[in-house]
Amino acid sequence: MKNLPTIKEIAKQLKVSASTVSRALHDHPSIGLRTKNAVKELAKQLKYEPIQTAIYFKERRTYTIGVIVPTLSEDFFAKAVSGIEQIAFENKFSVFVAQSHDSIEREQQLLESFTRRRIDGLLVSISKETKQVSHFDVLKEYNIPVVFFDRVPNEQHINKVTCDLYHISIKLIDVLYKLHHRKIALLLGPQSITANAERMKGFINGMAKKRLKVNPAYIVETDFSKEQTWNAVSKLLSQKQRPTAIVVFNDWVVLDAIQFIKTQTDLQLNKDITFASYANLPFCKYLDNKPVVSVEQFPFRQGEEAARILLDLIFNFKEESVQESIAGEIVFY
Amino acid sequence: MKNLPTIKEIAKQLKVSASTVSRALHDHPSIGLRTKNAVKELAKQLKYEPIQTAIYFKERRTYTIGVIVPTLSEDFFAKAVSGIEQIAFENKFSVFVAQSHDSIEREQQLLESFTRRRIDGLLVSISKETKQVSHFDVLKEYNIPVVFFDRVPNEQHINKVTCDLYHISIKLIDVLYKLHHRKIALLLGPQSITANAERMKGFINGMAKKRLKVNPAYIVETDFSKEQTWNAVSKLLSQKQRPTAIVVFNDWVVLDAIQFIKTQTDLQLNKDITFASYANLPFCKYLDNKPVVSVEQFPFRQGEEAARILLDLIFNFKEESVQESIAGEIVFY
DNA sequence: CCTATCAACGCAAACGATTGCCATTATAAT
DNA sequence: ATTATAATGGCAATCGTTTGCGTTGATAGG
Repeated sequence: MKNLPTIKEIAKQLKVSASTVSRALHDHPSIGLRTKNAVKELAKQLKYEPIQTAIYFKERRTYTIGVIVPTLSEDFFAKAVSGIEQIAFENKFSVFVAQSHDSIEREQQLLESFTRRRIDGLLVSISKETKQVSHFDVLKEYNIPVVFFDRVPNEQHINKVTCDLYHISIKLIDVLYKLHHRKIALLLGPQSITANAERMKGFINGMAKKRLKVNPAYIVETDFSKEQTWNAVSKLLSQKQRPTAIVVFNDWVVLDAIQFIKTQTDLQLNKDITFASYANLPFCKYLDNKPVVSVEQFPFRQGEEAARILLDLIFNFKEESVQESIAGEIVFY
Repeated sequence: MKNLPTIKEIAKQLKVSASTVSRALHDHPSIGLRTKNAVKELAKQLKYEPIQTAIYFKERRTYTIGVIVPTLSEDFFAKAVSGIEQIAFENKFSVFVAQSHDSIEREQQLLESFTRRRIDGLLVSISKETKQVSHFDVLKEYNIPVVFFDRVPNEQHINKVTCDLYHISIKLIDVLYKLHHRKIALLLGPQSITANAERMKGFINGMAKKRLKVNPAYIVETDFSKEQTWNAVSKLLSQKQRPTAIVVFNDWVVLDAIQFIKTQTDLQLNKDITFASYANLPFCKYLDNKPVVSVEQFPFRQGEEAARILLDLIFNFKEESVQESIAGEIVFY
């Protein structure tokens, strides 16, 4: 097997020293033109590329960031990673991606792996299982900054980017109110998700602002399974005072909810019962009985923003934590 | 700023040599128990993690693979990367992801970046612009194996994993035939995509096997824009002999096609005109007027398989090229 | 008391690239 | 011819880790 292209290899073939080769490639003034050209030509011929890992020792930077998301199969996270990669690329950084699959154990293993690779910074959407974030402390020993996004832990002194679900939820109620809805119900996801509380707080406050009473029986939950969603919707519709609108955790849940209405009831969608939801998945506009409104959370933009903040932390080491939120947007279908 | 945890740091604090620390951490027999315990304890306390980049010099492996896809925003590629990451994780490899955004120039930049990082192997779905793959030759100089998947170049001596669209397309015609369709049209994507030809060959052969004539005017194209898709469908429907079924490039195109039928014509979906397509996107089952059948291409499985092949190439360097194809599957809605 | 044996650990080189400092030329000025 | 000076490029150290080999000190056998 032939020798790999290295500075030493070039040096050997040209019978000069490695330092000369290095300087020639960097256009250092103390290298003669003939030598410089010879080096550059051979470098091109051998397709020489400097090895980043050796450069790390000098610069103390790997120009690498890590990303941990629960899964890449979910459109939201894939788009967020897409935004992250875009910003990273523009800044000549490479991106390690990994999936926690909502397992805290795997999250820990990934943290160890990334630490060994001395990433310059980390972006995380935490797993459902993750209630506390002490396992992220390893990173502090290595001065590796972390920015949480979307699924963020409920702590104070951390960097995070989220969608401001609280205010947009209030606005969502406002929109439904203007569409003459008064009896509004809420279909939440599992309690462990922080964003759940945001939605609920916004819902309650939004209702209060319109002087609408919040019926506790109007707030139900699902673990995202079709069964629980169907149950939850069924429970809502069996109230004496049937709600006219239901705010649903996200578009996937709303799909099951709509299917329930269509197959299990005689209710007319968008007449007897109206859905609003979060996510704005790209196919929604193709649905026949779509939710009236949805909250766009801009995953791509969230990814971009989180990456920008991280790069800022990497280059200008600060102590204070950055907590930014992207404004959501109401989308009418 | 405090010192980073390194072997040297541990050695200094314990007043032993770096080699002793290294051996202690690796349970080398020639290290005394007291020393060993002291080292291990301090290592834990400092949260020491060996740095991969230094280990590279010894092992000549980065335990890293690179992935280049056109975009992560597309469900198919996101799922493929998900499968890749899964296999990589199981084998203690990390994954660099990057998007070419269908630009050959960016593809080249990414190749250079990955080469500098000395990835152990590369997985690629090439950009639409990529007609020839000579820019991948850099990798050969560094003995970095490449496996192409899904969007593969049209060459012989390369490793690739694709979905066998040829045979499944024949089967698709068979299915439509059994549903009593005789006048079947084909709506393709842009010619530059290799998978396009596969679909067409399968279509033509499938029709031949049923002794159906292939009307050249029945084969149209779109660049995936809504306008071109609408035009193409419109053109098909304006034939004297209107087709009763249209095989469409993928589910996204079919969405626009269906919308065209619903908004621009009086035709009854799945009665006057029936769609078949490729992809099996997860939301299709929620559509009211869905295509009857779709070809599932198993992106996750393709990613897994490509990653497995790549790891095999990394560990058992072979010269012959591996060309595998995953069987597609017809999904009835 | 001398030497063989062995446990326990240090030294130094290597991996690839960079860089301050020094050494060797060649050229020009005197 | 001699010296000054610029042009050119080599030496060695550094980064963190591993590993062959050598060294130290102690214990035991003779």
